[in-house]
Order: sequence, then C-alpha cells, then structure tokens
Amino acid sequence: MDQAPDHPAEQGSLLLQDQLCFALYAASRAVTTRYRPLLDELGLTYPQYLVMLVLWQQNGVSVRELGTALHLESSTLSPLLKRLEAAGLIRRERRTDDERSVVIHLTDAGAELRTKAHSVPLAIGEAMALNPEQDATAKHLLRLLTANVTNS
Amino acid sequence: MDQAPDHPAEQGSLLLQDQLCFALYAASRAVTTRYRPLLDELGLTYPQYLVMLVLWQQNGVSVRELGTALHLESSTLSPLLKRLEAAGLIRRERRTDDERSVVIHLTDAGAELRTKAHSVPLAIGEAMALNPEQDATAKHLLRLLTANVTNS
DNA sequence: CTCGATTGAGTTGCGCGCGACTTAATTGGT
DNA sequence: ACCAATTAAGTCGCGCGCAACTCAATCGAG
Repeated sequence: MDQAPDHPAEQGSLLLQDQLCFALYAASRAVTTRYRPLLDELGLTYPQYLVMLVLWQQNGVSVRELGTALHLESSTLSPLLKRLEAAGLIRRERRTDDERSVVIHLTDAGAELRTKAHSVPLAIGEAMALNPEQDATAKHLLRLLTANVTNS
Repeated sequence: MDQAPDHPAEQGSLLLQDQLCFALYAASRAVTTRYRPLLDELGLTYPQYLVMLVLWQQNGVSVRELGTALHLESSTLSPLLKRLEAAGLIRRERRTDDERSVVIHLTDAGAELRTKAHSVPLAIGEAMALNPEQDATAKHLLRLLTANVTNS
C-alpha cells in the first residue's frame, strides 16, 4: 500500500527503466523511425521493406513461407501484399498444384527497386554505430531471447 | 543486375537473416506476444501496462512527461489514456497553473492493480531466460543502439 | 503591453499486428 | 471412396504508432 516508490532495482521490479522489455520496445521503434525517411524514398513502409528483402533473396514465395520468414500472420500479410500489388511491385498467383496456396512474384519494377535499396542497410548500419562485435552480440542475444520467449 | 542472390554476409547485405534490425523487430513482437496472456488477466494491453508502470512509479504525471518516459507522441497517448480512463484506472485533470497541461492520476482501482501486476515481471524474466550478465549486456546494447539511432 | 512564436494536448488518416473468424482446398484415416 | 480434420489465405475489429494537423494557453522579444 506504499504510494511513494523507492524500490531497489532487483529482478522483477516494476521500475520501467530497469526492464529489458522496455529497452527492446524503445529500440525497435527508434530503429523503425530511423528507417522511415530512407524507405520513403522507395515508397515502402518498414514491414513492406522486409517483405521485399525476402523476395529479392528468393523470388516466388508463398504467403505461408513469407509468414514463417517474418513471423507474421496471414491477417497481417494479406492486406500488406495487396498494397504492394497495388503499388505495382509484386504479382500474386494461385499455385496450380495446390489452389489454396498463393505465390508472390516480383514485377520488373519490384526487382528494379533492389538497386535503389542497396544503400539502405549501409546507412542504417552507420546510424546504429555498433562495432562488429557489439552487432554480433546483439543479434545473438536477441535471437536467443526470441527463441526462449517463443517456446515457453 | 544479378537476380540470383548468393551474397556473403558482409556489412550492408540485403539478406534478412543477417540484419540486426530484423532480429530486433522479431524479438520485440515475440516479447509482446509473451506478455499478452499475462496482461489479459489485468485487462491491459502492453503499451497500457507501460503507462501504468510509470504511474505506479510516480503518480500525477503529465501527458508530456509520459511521452518523454515512453518515447511516445501525444497522438498515441491521448486515445490510450482515454481508454484507461474509460476502464476506471486513471483520472485526468487540467493543471490549474498551466491550463495546457493534463495531469494523470491513478484511481483506487488503478493503484490496486499494482498488486496483481507484481508477478508479471517475474514471469517474463523467467520466460526470457537470460542470465543476469546477458540481461545487462542486452539492456546496455539496446540503450546504446537507441541513443545512436535517435541522434543521427 | 502586445502579438508572433512556442508549447501541450488532442484529432484524423493510414498502416501495421494479431485474435477470432470464414471459406475453400487438400489430406488422411477407415 | 468418403468425409472429418487440417491447412492456406483472407476478412473483420480493435489498439497501437506516427505524421500532419488543429486549437487553446503560455511565453517572450521589442
């Protein structure tokens, strides 16, 4: 019932500043915000850019495979892909051997956008300003965290 | 102009799996998803929970101060606070000495919710399953990253 | 004291992100 | 061969999250 809070920074405290989850939440939004002006040049949002990354890597991917790669539900991807199609960057085709499945292909415009996107990761890497070791450590810990939290 | 992608994992590659930004994006959503069932018990969303954390820490905070603490705009906070008010957890009052400012106070129900919330950070910490050193390293790197990316 | 600039809160529009659901196609056990 | 269960994609509702904007209150230079 104490209203005046002066807790120590122990494990499981309710202090915002102590919490990893908040650092994660803040960092993720800060990075997305940093991307925005760069992606505006390409006419993409950040999730749309991630989809394009997958397609530039491997053209002709099903919605299901996209969802697996990006950890996104079809309820998120379907409208997003609709917008990419409307922007003329992708095509969607029903697979003939399994009519449930929809395969995404790049249009010429979508494939060409890759050239313009080439400078984006460099610019972001520069803005992040982590040295290679910090970058590797961060990726390692974030993947570990994701795996732990997902299967629990 | 190469369509077939077999790049090395150099700095600035367009490979999704190499990118720190994607690891960050995926981890943030995974953690939020892990919170959801716990916060459902409290009738809170994750951003609402963060607001309550701030208020439990220091009751009587202005919208502007909340925004600074959480790195959120008033356009995000105003509707969110409206919902917390509708849920009977907070009150909003215009400050008398500066009529522009709105101060947020916990209601009794809002203050009491703190008791039920006490187990949440523990459960999340357990699910994250990072040892204290990893936890500290992750927080350090994420704060560094946020700071770097914000002022660039 | 005045009035243009700044500040705090809020509204609007749009794109996620996901839970809950629907529909259609495929699978598999009997 | 059948049909119940599963699977893939999509729709709907709602809550963010932010840019662009409005409005009212306050500040501050002259």
